[in-house]
Amino acid sequence: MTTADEITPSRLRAMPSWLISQTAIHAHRMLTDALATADARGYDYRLLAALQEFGPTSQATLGRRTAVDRSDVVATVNTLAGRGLVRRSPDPTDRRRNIITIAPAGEAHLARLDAILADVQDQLLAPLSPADRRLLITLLERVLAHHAPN
Amino acid sequence: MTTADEITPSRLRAMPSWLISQTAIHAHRMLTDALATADARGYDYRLLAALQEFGPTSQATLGRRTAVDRSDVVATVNTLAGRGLVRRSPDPTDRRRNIITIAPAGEAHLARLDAILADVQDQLLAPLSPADRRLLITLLERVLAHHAPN
DNA sequence: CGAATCTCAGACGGACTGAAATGA
DNA sequence: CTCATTTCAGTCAGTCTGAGATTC
Repeated sequence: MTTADEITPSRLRAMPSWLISQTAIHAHRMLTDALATADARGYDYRLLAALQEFGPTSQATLGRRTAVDRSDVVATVNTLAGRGLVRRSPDPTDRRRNIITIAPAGEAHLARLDAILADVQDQLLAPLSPADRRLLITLLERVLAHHAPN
Repeated sequence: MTTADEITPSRLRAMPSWLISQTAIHAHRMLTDALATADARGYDYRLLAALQEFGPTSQATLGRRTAVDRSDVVATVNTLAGRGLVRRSPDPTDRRRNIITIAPAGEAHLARLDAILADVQDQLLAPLSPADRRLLITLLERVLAHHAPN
């Protein structure tokens, strides 16, 4: 009250994991809100992007590529298929699998989401120059490569 | 299977919000696991750090400073007080408030958590040189300052 | 046989809201 | 009266585990 309540402890401020987590919270909020304006969720975008880039894929592979849990892939594909954005068909060569294919309406939807998300990235990195943005991306890629063998 | 399942779509790979979120997930896991070895949670550390840096504080202020929800502050202070790490006492000048004070045992606990978390930061940023670590921190601070008026 | 896939049901912690009680 | 604080109750979305049925 007399002193400012909102000062973050210096121990936290100085901690890289704190900075990363707080930034991720803001990014997630911006991304979720922006996607909501197009009736989409984060999972929708991830699955559609993977399907367009790699072509028809089984649900299990889809989940591995996008870091979406197998249960959530099921639920997301259900809603996407219900809206005509993807098709689900049995794999003739392996009857355990469903092959998911992106539909034309899904590609159009994905294009709209791409534009929305490009905007979010721009807002998120607004205070950084183009060179600093590249720098941040490179540093994060190096950290991530060390922890996630991709 | 013939092709690698774990390739992340390039659209995601190139997205700063994706890099930040994935890095935050790894950091959160490392931090949670490391704190668990000392019977602690993330909230415990945040509250103890704020109490030691700023001295005795009301619960509401504590929550504002550490970005912990008021409800979660109540629950966390309950467990910390139960373990003798903090004391809860009424504020004589404002009887709505509880003043939370860190106890000697709490300071000792905090010191142990500090060592654990320093280790986590080091593992997290392992692939970066000291100069690159400073760079990453500065860039994140600038992004964060723009979105969180602190 | 062991291993992978799809699916459902539910657990689980984190973030949050509403409302009541108290008192400035 | 309005506002802040503490507390409890409960919601809510996101993440993940277990188990079962099926197929390789």
